[in-house]
Amino acid sequence: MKAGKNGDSRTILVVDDDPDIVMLLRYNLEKSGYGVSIAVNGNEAMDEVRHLPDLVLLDVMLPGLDGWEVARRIKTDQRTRHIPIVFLTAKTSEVDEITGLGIGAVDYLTKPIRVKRLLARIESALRLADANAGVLPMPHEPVTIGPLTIDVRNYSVRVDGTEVQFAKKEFEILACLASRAGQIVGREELIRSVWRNTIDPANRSLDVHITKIRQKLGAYGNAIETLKRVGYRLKT
Amino acid sequence: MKAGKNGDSRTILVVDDDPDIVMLLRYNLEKSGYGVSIAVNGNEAMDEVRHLPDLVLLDVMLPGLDGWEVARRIKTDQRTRHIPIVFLTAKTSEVDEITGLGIGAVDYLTKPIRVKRLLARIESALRLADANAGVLPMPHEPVTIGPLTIDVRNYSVRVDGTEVQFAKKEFEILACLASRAGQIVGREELIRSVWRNTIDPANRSLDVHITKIRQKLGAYGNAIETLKRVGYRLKT
DNA sequence: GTCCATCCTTAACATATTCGTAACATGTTG
DNA sequence: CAACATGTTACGAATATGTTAAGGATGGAC
Repeated sequence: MKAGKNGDSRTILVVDDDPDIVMLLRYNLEKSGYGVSIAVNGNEAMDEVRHLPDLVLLDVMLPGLDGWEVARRIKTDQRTRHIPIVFLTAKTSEVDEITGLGIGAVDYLTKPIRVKRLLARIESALRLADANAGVLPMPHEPVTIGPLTIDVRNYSVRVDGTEVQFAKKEFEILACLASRAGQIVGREELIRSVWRNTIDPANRSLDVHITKIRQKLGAYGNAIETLKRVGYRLKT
Repeated sequence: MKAGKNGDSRTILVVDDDPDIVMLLRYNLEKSGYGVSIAVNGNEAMDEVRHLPDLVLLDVMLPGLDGWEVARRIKTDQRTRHIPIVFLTAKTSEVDEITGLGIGAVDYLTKPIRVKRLLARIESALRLADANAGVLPMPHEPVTIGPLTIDVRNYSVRVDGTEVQFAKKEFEILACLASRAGQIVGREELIRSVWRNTIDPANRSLDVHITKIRQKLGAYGNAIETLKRVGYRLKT
């Protein structure tokens, strides 16, 4: 059951078997600019999850697979484990301070649904997910730029199809440049991303690594442009 | 009151003041291969929790500290908050309170106890906790990678069709690598997955095991690549 | 219980690679 | 050209991993 509208907005998968709640959520989420897809039971949810929504809003009580099981499966699958899950639970008399519980990207909300609160939580969860993703520009898919293929998942670089060995730092620098291919990556920014603030920006180590990377790229070494006093750019 | 047996299986802390229920749970859990420790009231439970069980099965009605308070304390303590809690309750009226209590690591079951359901929930809760902790899932199905076949169900490894004996840790390491064949598995991640955070990341035991595994793989020992400062990768 | 085999960890040493620094070279900007 | 930023090369300390041996722990057999 699809209901996305999308442009480049975020898609939220709503999993609930109560039609009233589904309509309520859909209406409000779409009004807020999210794409929405719907599943009314656990199995449908698993189908929809394959389309990689940006977030899952998940009722605990479900016919068939229950919410726990759906969550478990999402978190166990390499391809979907990064997707933040916000649980919806039945009405409760008391919720204190379980906020410490939110392991990873999991949050929860209690019914009845307060729309404003819901939207705030969703936004917060998405931001957190973004921030986690930004720790290292980690496109889960391999990135191909001309003759270059960079796969963060296995730390591999291929030039014209042949794998070239990159040391860790070299690889991370190249991955940072690749994550913004065609754009300038500031020197400071690069250093911050790779060394995590543990090194002073005047350090020459970056230059040395850049040289090594260019060597390893062989004929394509000049794909990394220097912009003096600014940074580097990986040509597309 | 201790009742654990083998050192490697998961340990479950059972907290209930009814001897019949305790015996029933202990029998069935041990039969399923879990280690079991017992507490008959809230204070004993807090003592036992210090030994870091993998899961707590917690009756709501307890003499002394009640189940809510025990759960609250477990979830408030940095060292124990990751431990999943499964509540046992007789009254359905309490169910609402439980669901509001905390998500991610908490589940509940109503009495009378259905053993099969109980075991399923426990397994589900443990897996979810693992996923949240970043532990790699072991493949249920036999996995074949080139000349290698790895079957988790009977802990068997076959190389070119002939079975090779692997010790438990060796096997688990190989299985983790196989679960992400072709991809890099971070050293830390590997250690987390196999030792479940009971070992410090600087430990050299992993290296020793890797050597042994390579030996046992014979001609295919080099299928396990080392990426210095990153991790290992099983070539496909 | 004792004995024995196996598994796991630790220790110690060997080897390999990475990464940062220094030093000098080159190029660019004003 | 002066000042500065970056390119390049070489070297070595720090670090990571490979490898082997030894001892502790565990569990089974008797």
